[in-house]
Order: sequence, then C-alpha cells, then structure tokens
Amino acid sequence: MSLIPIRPGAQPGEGRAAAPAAESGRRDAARNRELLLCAAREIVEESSVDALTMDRLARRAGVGKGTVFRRFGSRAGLMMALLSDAEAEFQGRFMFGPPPVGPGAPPLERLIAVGAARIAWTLEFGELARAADASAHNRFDVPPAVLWHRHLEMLLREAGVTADPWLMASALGAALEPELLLHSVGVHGISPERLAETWRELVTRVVGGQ
Amino acid sequence: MSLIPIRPGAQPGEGRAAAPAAESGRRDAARNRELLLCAAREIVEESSVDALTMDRLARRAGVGKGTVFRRFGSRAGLMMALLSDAEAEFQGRFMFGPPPVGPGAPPLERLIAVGAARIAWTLEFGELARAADASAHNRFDVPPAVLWHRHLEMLLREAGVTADPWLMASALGAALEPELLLHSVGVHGISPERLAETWRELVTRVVGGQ
DNA sequence: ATGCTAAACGGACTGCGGTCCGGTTATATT
DNA sequence: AATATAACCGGACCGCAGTCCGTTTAGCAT
Repeated sequence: MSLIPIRPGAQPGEGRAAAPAAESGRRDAARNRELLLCAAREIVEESSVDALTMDRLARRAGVGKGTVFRRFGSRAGLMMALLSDAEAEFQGRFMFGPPPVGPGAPPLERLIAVGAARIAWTLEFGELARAADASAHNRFDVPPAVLWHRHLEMLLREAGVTADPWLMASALGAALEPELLLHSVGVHGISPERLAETWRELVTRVVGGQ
Repeated sequence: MSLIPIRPGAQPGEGRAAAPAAESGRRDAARNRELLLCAAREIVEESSVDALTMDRLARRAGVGKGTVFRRFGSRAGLMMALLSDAEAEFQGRFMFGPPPVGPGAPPLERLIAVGAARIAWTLEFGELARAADASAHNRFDVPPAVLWHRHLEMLLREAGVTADPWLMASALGAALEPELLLHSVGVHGISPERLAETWRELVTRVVGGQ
C-alpha cells in the first residue's frame, strides 16, 4: 500500500544504531521484520493492544527479544510500524487526494474536512496511536506528527491566519489528539459526528470565517 | 496553604482501598505520609522528577515500598500529592481570587487571563504535572482536571459560546496541556509571552469577539 | 495494665520495557 | 571453495511500577 512511505519499512531511529531499512542486505532481517509485524497484528486482534508486549511478541514470532528491539527500537516504534500503512494512506489523502480533504478546495473547507477525516481515522486506528504516544519520549518530533503539524500550519496560513500559525497549529492539533478523542467517545459517549461538528465550529471561528 | 483542598491530604483513589485521609486514626500513617512527601521533594530538587522512583523514595524515607504505594496508590498519585498545594492555590485564584482571573471581569477577559495564568503555572510546576499525566490511566477524570475543565466550560458558556461548550472546553484545554506547553518552550524555544498571546488570539476568535 | 482488632508495615515477587554481549550467519571478496 | 567481516541473533540481565501476604503495632475498650 504505502502511498507516501515515510522511509518505507524503517522505524523512527530510537537507539543509536537506527534504521535497518527493509531492503538493505540481510534477507533474514527483513523476513523477521515481516514475521514480527504479522505476529503483532495477530496478538492485537486476538486480544488487545495492551496484550502486545515485547516478550510475548518475541516468543510468538519465535525470535529473541533482542531482535524485536533491534527491528523496532522500542514499543512505540513497533506501534508506529504497525500504523505506518494507515498513516501513509492518510497522508496521501490530505496531500494528493481528492478535495475537499486534498488540494483543490478552499483552505477552510480543507481544514474542516481533514479534521473530520482525522477524527474518523483516529476512531479506527486510535488504539495503536495511543499506545504509540504513551511510551514516546518525543512523540511530537516523529516524522508523521511533524508532517501533520506542518500541514495544519499551511492550511491556517492559506486561510489567512496571521498570528503565529505554528502555535495555532499546535493548539488545534491538540484538539485532535488520539487520547482526547478516544476519551471523549469511549468514556463520555460523544458521537463522532458531534466531534466533527465541534471541530468545524472551532476551526471556522479561528480562521475568522462565517 | 491549601485554599481549596480537593480532599486534603488524600490521593485520587488508585487501588481499591482508597483514601486513607490525613487525620483518620493511626498517626504513624500521617507521619509517614509527610516523611515521604518531604523525601520526595528532596529527591526532586537534588536530581530531577525522573530520578524520583518509588523504590528510591522508599529507601530514602526509610520505609518499605509497600508503604509508598499504600499512601499514594501509584506514581501518578504521588506526583499529584506533590502538586496538590500548588494546584489548590491555582484553583483558589480562578474561583475566588481577584479579577481578571477570578470572578468580576467579563468572561472573555477571564478566559484570556486564566489561560495566561495556567501557562505560567505550567512552566513552574509542569515537570511534576507531566510526570503525573504520563503514567495516569485516567488523567482526565481526576478531580482537579475535572474542575478545570468545568471552569473553562462555564466561562465559554458565559462568553456566549453556544456550540457544545463541553467539547469546546476539551479542545481549548488541550492547547494548555503541560506536555504541549513544555515541548513548545523546551524544544522550540517559544517564549511564555508568545504562548499567552496565541492563547489570547485563539480564545478571542473562538468566543466570536472582535 | 491488658487484650483485641483493624490498620499499617516491609520486602519478596511479578511482569514489563529496554540493554548488552558472546555466538552465529549471510554476503562479498578472492 | 575458502575467508573475512559486518550484521544479525538469542537470551541473560537491569531497573522500574505495582502486587501480595505474613508480621507488627497503634488505639480503643475493658
């Protein structure tokens, strides 16, 4: 799949060694990587994201624990690897897809649409995203997060928001964080539609529209 | 201190046993509690928040590890206990303090002021708050967080925000989360003034003002 | 003072994420 | 085919948060 591979098959360099890419040399490494991703998905759908521990994954895949960490760097890295296809597909949508999420629509419309899309995306893959964020030292500096943030910033600029678009993008982005969305839906029973509607209201007011 | 004690000297019930309050019976328990809080503060100022591990704290205070967990329930509970005075003081400011943070000023002014105050507060105590959030299952449901959220919601209502004030409060509150603020300042070198200014802009636009 | 009981105590124990290092193996070179 | 070497592999090991349970003790009632 991977329309916009953010370094395809590479994890965000956790330890010092960084990025044993998918195609570089050793075929057994690549094979183990797929083996592990496959086993990880099995564990997740059999039980839950929380059940996906590094030891368990290693034993399930029949490899040593060290191998798991060498491949993915950390638990967060593993989660991101599991998410990377879905993430890349989402990136493709807002960067090259059809309007109003993709380019071609007015910026405010794009903001509204991409927020709604993000909400839907999060409700589908959010458990993994939340787990990734949870044990992430630097969740804000990871490539997909940076790209997402820059995209929001760009849309805000295009929409005519002059005051510190960088911080505005941070503030608005915070309203779409998986932890918050999942909590709203899961604990308080808020519907996705209401989330999207409030996002629309929020972003409309921020760009000074209406 | 504790102007508005959120159950004074009690931790947000973590385990099943919950809330061995400060004054109830056994004086040794209360004594150990103070002993532990004191030792915890020592460790933090000698080293850092990260250096404050439960084992270390227990040994430093000369008690068993079980005692630490019985008193505070979890690491997050300990962090909240360490924060509780500062948190209570802040609550006092926005609920009963002088305007514009406290009551008496127009709602938009109060929103702007309380955000700025929150930013300053976070930059002072944020390390503890971040540590508390980090290992908190239910960081949104803890009393101070709920009170803060409801306060934002109330101000939004008073300011005439009709559309789903609950979610709007969540969204705006997310822009003031310790993790985000500390990241902006610490990693990207954003100044507190710029944070406050952007908050002013954001909240002004949201309430539809000028 | 003495005895009773509920509560507090300590520290061994578990499972987890993450690191390290000696042994192994795939690939390139000759 | 033999060799060299860089990368890979496994699993023992560490520190941490959190749990459990047998033991001790504070406070009360008599």
